[in-house]
Amino acid sequence: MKTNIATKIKEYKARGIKLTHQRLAILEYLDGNTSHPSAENIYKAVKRKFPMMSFATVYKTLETLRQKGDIIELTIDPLRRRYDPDIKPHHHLICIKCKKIADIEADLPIVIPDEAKKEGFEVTGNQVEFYGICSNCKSKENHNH
Amino acid sequence: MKTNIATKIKEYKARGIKLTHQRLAILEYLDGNTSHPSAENIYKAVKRKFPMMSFATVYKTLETLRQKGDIIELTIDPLRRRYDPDIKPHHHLICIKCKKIADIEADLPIVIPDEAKKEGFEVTGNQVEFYGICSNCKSKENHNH
DNA sequence: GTTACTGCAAAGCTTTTGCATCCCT
DNA sequence: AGGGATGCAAAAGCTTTGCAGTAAC
Repeated sequence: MKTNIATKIKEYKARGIKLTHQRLAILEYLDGNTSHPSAENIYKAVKRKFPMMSFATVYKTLETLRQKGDIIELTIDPLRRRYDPDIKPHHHLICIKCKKIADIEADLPIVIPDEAKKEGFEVTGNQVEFYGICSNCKSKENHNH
Repeated sequence: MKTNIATKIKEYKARGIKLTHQRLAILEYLDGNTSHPSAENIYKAVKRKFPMMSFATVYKTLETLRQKGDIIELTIDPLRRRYDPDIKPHHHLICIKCKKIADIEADLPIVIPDEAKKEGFEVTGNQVEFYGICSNCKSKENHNH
């Protein structure tokens, strides 16, 4: 869901964070984005609007946004880090064929296992990854048979 | 749980996989290992026994083992890949303070969300990450108050 | 005018690769 | 003996960092 960028700008100013064109372009690209982009995806997309944009700025901005709690870093891709502007706890469907990652917004009833309690581990959150085959890859499979 | 290395050797030979000293050392180190070691962890540990061991061999062996289905690659650490000889589906407790990762062997009752069915996504597996604070870090916290 | 951000290039890590040599089978 | 594995070093990705110049406030 897209949020109002103007609102975001006010919030940032109130927090003493400078809003440069580059940052606004990154914020705009990420706003409501459910594609779990990597730093490179973001860099390429934003460079179209701001050809002077550098990779370092992308990384530094992502780190700033992460520290502010505006985005989360996903560790679901073994090759690179991906970013998600959806900071609400949510789960993922990962296609083992095409590697596409989709969100699951549903609030799943996750049971905290006895092992955690036994070990004195205080669970504060959870994240489920569902592996499988997306409808797209499934129909491709059928074509080959 | 440790498996019989001798049995593994027979299996490997039967599959036409050469068993070098290096591979045996890696297999031995991984057998029953629940520390989710990175390639570097493995390299350092095995180098103690085989000082001639190279990093490339570690990576190549890990890739071979992964292809054979003897280990799984974990994507739960944003900084590096980690490996797990426990190929049974299982879940993880991740301490957000010390980053330690513990296994949960329990079979959790995971509900396949309606969103997956709606999208025609065929779920074949799942993996839950529980985030929180381990007992060790919790007691340290209390000391500081 | 300050302060913080940008862009560049260099460096730092992790992982992969090419190739000559070695050693399991 | 043959073929795959090893070790080295170089390269390839991804990410971070230092610093001078620049833009936001």
